[in-house]
Amino acid sequence: MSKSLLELTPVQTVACCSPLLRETLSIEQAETVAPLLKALADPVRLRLLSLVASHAEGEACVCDLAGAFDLTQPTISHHLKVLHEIGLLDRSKRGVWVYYRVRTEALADLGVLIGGGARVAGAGR
Amino acid sequence: MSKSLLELTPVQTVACCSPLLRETLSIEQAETVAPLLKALADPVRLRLLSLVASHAEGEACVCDLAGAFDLTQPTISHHLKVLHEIGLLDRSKRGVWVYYRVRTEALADLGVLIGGGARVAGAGR
DNA sequence: TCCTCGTATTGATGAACATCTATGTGTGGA
DNA sequence: TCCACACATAGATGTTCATCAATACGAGGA
Repeated sequence: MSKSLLELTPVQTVACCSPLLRETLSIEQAETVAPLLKALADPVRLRLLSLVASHAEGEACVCDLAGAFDLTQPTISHHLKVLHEIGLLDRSKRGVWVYYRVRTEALADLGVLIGGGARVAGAGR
Repeated sequence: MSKSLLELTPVQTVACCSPLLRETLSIEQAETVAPLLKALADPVRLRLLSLVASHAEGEACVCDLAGAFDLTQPTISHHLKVLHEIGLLDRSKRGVWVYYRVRTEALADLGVLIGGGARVAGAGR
């Protein structure tokens, strides 16, 4: 899903440099990518992603997250919904709790699309 | 410059995986990065960046760009201003024309911050 | 100097959005 | 069966934003 999301295969993305800069983006491509970036373009949501990712087991429930913000629970819930609906967070309910998990591949695809593999050659991890 | 822009050195960014996911983003970091992403999170601006980058000599004047959109010249000018003020486009005036050029490093830094080198290690899950 | 052309600025307008309060929904325990 | 808890949804509100028409600015040519 994440590959078809951006219509890019790993091979293509790493082939040269940033797809964004390599060739002119079509209107459709631009309108596919923009909402993803828009979902990311919020300080609260950036930190939510970051918090979820760095939490134990790579997942966190709303109760783990809400405390880190000076915002109400519905607001946090709203931001999580935005991230989930765009495909950046996975959701799973267990008992009374709802756990979120970062969809790393989706984020990686986005990063490659924007910044390309510029730094990638030699990176390793 | 681009490094101070995100407060990350290349070494740090490549060290592991996406900085966004590697450790919890501070509030300040999140509020630094979010406006950059917000500037990118628009179909018109994404295509503008792409068009500028793929233009001859890597630069283009407003007159080269406006034709590609069904928008008025002031609107294009506005979007270019947004991209320039956030540090994603360079501006240089020559005679009557104003030329824009993509600040590739800034974009690369952003890409690394978001997607990191994750995909590089072997992809997928 | 005056005119034309390329680009930027201003001010207005409607849409999108972040946030809140209030309330709904579903689950587990007593 | 009922209550408490975790989370989601609904509706309202103030703000931000994309866009346009009108206008200003500034450089080169006649």
